[in-house]
Amino acid sequence: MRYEHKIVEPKWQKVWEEKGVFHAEENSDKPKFFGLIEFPYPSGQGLHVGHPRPYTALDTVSRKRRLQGYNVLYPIGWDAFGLPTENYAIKNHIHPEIVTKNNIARFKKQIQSLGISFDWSREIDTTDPDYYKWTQWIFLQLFKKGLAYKKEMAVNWCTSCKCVLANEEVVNGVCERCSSEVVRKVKSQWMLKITEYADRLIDDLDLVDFPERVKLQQKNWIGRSYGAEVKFKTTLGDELLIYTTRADTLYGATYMVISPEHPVIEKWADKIENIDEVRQYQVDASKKSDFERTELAKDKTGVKLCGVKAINPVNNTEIPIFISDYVLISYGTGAIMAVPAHDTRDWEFAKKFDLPIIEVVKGGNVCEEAFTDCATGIMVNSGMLDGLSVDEAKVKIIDWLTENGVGEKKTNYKLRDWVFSRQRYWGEPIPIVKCDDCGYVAIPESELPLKLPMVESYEPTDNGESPLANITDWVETTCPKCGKKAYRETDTMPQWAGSSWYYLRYMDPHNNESLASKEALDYWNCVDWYNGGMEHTTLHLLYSRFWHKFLYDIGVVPTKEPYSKRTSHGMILGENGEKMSKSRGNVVNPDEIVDEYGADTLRMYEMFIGDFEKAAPWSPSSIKGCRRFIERFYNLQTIVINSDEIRPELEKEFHKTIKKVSDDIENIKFNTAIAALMALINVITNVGSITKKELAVFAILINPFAPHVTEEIWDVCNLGDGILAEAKWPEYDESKCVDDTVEIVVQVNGKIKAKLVIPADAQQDEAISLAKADEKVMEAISGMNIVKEIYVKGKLVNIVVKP
RNA sequence: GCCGGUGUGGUGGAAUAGGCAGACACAAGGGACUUAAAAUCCCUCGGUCAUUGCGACCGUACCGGUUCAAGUCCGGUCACCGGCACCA
Repeated sequence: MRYEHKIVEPKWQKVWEEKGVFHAEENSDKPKFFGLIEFPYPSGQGLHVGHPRPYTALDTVSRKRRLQGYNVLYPIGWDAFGLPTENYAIKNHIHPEIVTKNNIARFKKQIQSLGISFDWSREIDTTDPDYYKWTQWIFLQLFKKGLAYKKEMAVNWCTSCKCVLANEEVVNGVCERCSSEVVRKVKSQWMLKITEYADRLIDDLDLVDFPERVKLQQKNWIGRSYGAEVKFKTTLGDELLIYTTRADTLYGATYMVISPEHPVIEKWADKIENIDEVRQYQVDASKKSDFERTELAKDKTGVKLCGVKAINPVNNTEIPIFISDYVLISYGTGAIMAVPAHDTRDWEFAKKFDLPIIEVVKGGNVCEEAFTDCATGIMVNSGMLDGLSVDEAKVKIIDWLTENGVGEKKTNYKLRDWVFSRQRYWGEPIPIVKCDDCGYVAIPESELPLKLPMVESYEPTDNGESPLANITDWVETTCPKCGKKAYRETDTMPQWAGSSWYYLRYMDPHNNESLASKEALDYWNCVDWYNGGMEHTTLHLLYSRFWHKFLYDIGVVPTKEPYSKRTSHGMILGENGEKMSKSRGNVVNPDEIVDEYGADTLRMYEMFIGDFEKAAPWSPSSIKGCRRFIERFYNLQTIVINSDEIRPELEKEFHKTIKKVSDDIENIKFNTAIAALMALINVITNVGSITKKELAVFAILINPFAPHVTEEIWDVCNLGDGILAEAKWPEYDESKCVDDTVEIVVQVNGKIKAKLVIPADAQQDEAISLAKADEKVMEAISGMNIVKEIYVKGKLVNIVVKP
């Protein structure tokens, strides 16, 4: 009997939709579960088979939760602002709004064919003014609290397109589209002070259940380090402030390096003897990204500033000053003291420029390489620090620096403030007005949403302003404060803005008074389980934690953290093991799979394909195994016997499977959960029959993975009114999951000699004497001295012997 | 370069907290059924050697270590993947 997926699946999808069975309840006394997947960017390419992996995974969890009696919120929406849509619009002269609408319609149809239990009544779209009204509102709150500010920042500037490029659009220093030279150009940008939250973003990781690798990556990204700022006088009078985590090595500083962008260079311009050479170096450095500058670290470059020296405060030694691009203006003070004996990059630079290397921590061979081990070294050649350990020296030197007013303790972060401006059209307008008298002024909240105006062309302007800059009657306005003529901000927000708070909107998506009602925020509290890609760990995940903490501080949300649990899925790769992409021609469209095998097979295969957390290549033949399983399950209806009990001979098998599937779903081990279900069907097939009760339990276990076929069999076998309406996730009895006897392995000196079936609760003496009674074992130990006997309950006996 | 991760049969993968490596599938080969094919069912399936049968040795990227016992822990090497702040 064939499972006619093309008839059965749409039938049940229609039933679910008509009954609204997946709508989260408003006023429920059930426990709540809020499951979240990263909402998709509706690209022009449509869905590929990678998309359904996380959707199906949390659908499985959500469906299981419903069967366990939870009020489940499992929503979806569209993260629809963004560069590709805008570029497509420019190229094809179609308004991005229309492109977005079409893409969303296509995505929605595709996702709906998979039978994911999303609550479509709560669908959101970041480009909808009723949504971005609240994105703008949050920005205004940040602005009012002083967390949004303007700063001069370098951007990528294509000299030919005359527009700002995303880093991704810059390939090997040239524009991806026109291959012209890309330079760094300074622009005034809106910034958000995420650094103000750096400590809390690290410390509050203790409150959440995230994978350790995610926590580590976020901590390293924030990069908190404890060190000191030290003032160096110079021979030109001005002081230079450096940051170091190794103040203990101050006596080993033999030169100083400042970033090519350091402002002191301009100040000294007429006193630097080789200023032309310095200027040329600055120009060269401006063409490189931070990434390139640190990547090319192997071959150090730099220029010595002739005519000025720095004075080391601990011993008044004069040391040369260099500019070099391995020092970044964005980290610390943009200036470092170089201690070649104890820092790898400084060591390489010193070798290249033939600078002295003074050992101040004993323990390595500084002629050969930098000695960077802090744990074992003892201070030498360091005056007052001699004989101390590195840790002792750090404390003592910072005390000394503080007492003498030449330095102080300082905590630093690698994390930089968030560049929030984009010179683009397809984003949320920044709701700020610039007035000559009042400066930057927030527009009144009553005027939100500040809608994106219609424009003729979405191309950025010649001078790098956003396309909005050309709409004079939109730009020119009046100052909300003084009423005089003022100008609107024409930059828009980055795509991260809308995705930084979207999970809150799902709680109350149609609210016009606030981003969500207090009741909804209190009831849904925070996301219980958020699944997303590892690639979002340091940007989206961190940005949204930042916004949530801010909203907590101003009393909008009741929790410190937005997501209590986070998991990550691996990518689905193309058949050739490479990332799926249009250009590689290895994209698999789920529509074709649904058409040929059905949604249940696709879902089952997505979950069976491998370890959920790891990447896995798509295999067009492996999917057949999942179709066969569905088919075999469907055909159980031909061997049903009318009984409402689980037969004793199958009881243990059922309890074990219930336990395995229940645990594995919670532990994101979907592949082994399905393997257990396949093993159970093999047992049932061998038995040759299945009772109604057994079939019902089996169907409920499979339902979260394959909801259509299980509904169908529930219906055709008259198991009840419907799985969703009445079924409950089955309980298991721990005592029925363990066997009375176990097979153990008997080793002699670690080599397997025999396998024995013994009582599961056998004690050591009993197990060992049973083992020794085995013929092979006897042979192996005869004439030998027994050195040790090991018994691991339920696993093995190992007898260690010597001649 | 820096940060995080991964590496197991022909393939995807499994192996709870150091205890039988290869569960569950896919592919392949053989057989049954069939006029035939598809579908379905049964058998074999890490390598080498050996064999009528019993078996023996090797094997989890590579090199080394800890341990009665290592895919799992430790040190080092190599390869690949993700991120590096304006792709999302």
